[in-house]
Amino acid sequence: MTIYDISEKAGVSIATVSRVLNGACNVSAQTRQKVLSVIEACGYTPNAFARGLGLNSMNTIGILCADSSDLYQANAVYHIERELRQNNYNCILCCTGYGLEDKQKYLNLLVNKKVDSVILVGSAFIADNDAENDYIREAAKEIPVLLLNGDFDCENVYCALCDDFKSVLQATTTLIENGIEDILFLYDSKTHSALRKLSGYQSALTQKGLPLRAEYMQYFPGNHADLPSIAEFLSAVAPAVTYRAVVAADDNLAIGAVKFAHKKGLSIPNELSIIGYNNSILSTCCEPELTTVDNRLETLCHHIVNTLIGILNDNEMPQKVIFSGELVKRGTTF
Amino acid sequence: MTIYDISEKAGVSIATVSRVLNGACNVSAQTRQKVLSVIEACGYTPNAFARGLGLNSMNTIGILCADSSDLYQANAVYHIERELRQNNYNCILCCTGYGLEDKQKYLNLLVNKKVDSVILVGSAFIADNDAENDYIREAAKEIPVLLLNGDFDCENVYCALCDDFKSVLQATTTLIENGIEDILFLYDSKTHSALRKLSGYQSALTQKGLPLRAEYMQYFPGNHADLPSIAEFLSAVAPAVTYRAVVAADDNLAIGAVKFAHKKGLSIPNELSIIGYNNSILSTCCEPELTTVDNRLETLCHHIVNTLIGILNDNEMPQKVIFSGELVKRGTTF
DNA sequence: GTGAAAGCGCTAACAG
DNA sequence: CTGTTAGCGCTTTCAC
Repeated sequence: MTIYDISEKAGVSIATVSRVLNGACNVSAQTRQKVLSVIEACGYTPNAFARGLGLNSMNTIGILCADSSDLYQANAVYHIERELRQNNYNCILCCTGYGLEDKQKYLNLLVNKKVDSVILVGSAFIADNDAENDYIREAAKEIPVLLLNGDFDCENVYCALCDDFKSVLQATTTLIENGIEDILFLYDSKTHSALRKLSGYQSALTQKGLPLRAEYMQYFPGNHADLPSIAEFLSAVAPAVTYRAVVAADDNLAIGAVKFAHKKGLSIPNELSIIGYNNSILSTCCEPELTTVDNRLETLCHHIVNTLIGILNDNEMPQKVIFSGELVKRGTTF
Repeated sequence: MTIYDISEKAGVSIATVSRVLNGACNVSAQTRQKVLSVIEACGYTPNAFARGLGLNSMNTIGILCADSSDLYQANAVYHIERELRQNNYNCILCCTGYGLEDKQKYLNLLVNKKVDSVILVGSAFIADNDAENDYIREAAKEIPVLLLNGDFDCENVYCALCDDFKSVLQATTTLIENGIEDILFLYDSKTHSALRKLSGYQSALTQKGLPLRAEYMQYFPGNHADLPSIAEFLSAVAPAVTYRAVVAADDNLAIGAVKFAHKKGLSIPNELSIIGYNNSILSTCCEPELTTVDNRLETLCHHIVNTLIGILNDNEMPQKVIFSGELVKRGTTF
């Protein structure tokens, strides 16, 4: 069933059918009606590939994320997909893992698949070593590249991010102002975003005249989905460093701290205060529930899709937008 | 940059270029080399739409799920996407929500987008009222439909599922054999899968000669991502029914039960035993950690993609495969 | 308001 | 082993 069949049955040319299909105005109401009824009767739907070939677009956006089973990324994908679909775009999802080569490979793949644009989810796609960002520059020459929670200055690249520095600065400051000075910062990746959080922690201490001590900034090298192993990690570092609070770079790590406290019989928040990050579902699953930073994921997703639609409609759009996180107080802090 | 440009620069015909591109064997090593070097030099990549139009395929699989932010579905999407990509397929993700009309609409949309096949994730796509499954039958006339954890008998539909009935039967039986007779079954959806779990619970009681009591089978009508509300729900039903164990249809609900126990000061598992379902990350985030049913998600995903690849290569494949779940004992039971 | 016809870039059957 | 050519199904000028 092609446009030719329809045109024949309706007694018009294929051009007219095409016009009806695309809602062009220069078709008489009568002809339109006739064509529509034939289309309806035949249950005809246009071939998407042929359409794509002619228009050089299939209304498809690529979503790249390192690991869609990660809570943060999964939620981001969810919100982005939903918003895109509401705007009549589909999305192709591609999980790359964290290796540079794979990220490159799959970004390329999407560009070659002729997606209209790509959204890179999470800060893992931007490297500190700028040479490793060339693959993004290349892609941006072809199509708009949108970064969710990534910061990168480049033509045709647009960023939406949460101010991780400020959020952690505030969270840490809150603890200090509650009289807690020995604060452990726990992180598990060295992305730009993670390092910004670390900076926030450091600035808070410095602003309050407290010393920066390397052993109070612990990098957890394991898999943050393995919650018990985080607790074990903390147990291992415990003898060397004594602290009364943990500021974690994500909720998973914070849960690990909660588990650690349980194991050691430490009372939360009396003996140990804990602050997580992301306000994910994990933050309400433990006892007491996590105080955590809400980093506005849904807002960011909404914004980034809006930006994308704007770009695709040739509107002028801001290259970078920054939102502020918010500390959600629950049971692991005073 | 098209195949014509390449053919011209390489001094061969477009057919030859096409052959080289597709790895056909009937090209002399010399010609192939020349063509490849021109392609390389020009950085040429074939146009995917034109390819799709000719072959009527873009090596793309549609994934439909109701809610990709749900832990189970998110993990399923992750595993499926990864396996597909390893087999050189891309996937288009589409989250439908739980309404019939939207499920229909988006399945149609994917079929019209000419995906090579669709995978429906989760049991939400099959309704008990068989008339509501017609949209799947329609789709199956066009392309193979794969069901992850869905049970549906129809030509060109393939299922991979975990035996939820047996898993819950076993879990419940274990409790009874530990001397616990007052067991609450908690569920939050009425999909086929959920009802199979309910059956499993009922059979366990019946087999042990225990009575079935309606008030011991509680349907939680809220959003299972809202953990605190599950605990509240349990508090609300508590005065009417006394129980010493909860068997939950997913880990979220089980976490709700853990929270409830904390609120009431019940000791786990002494005064309240709890069994979850899915072996998700939630099962290790609480204290004590959840005893839960591992329903073999990764295995199912692996299997379903294998089946799909088989079908697409015209191999004969089994229409239905059933795996058994496994009870993972942790701290919420003896 | 409508139709004819020229692409879009590739694949594959056929001929040599 | 290589080239010619006819599609694939649609969009879009350009005439009428």
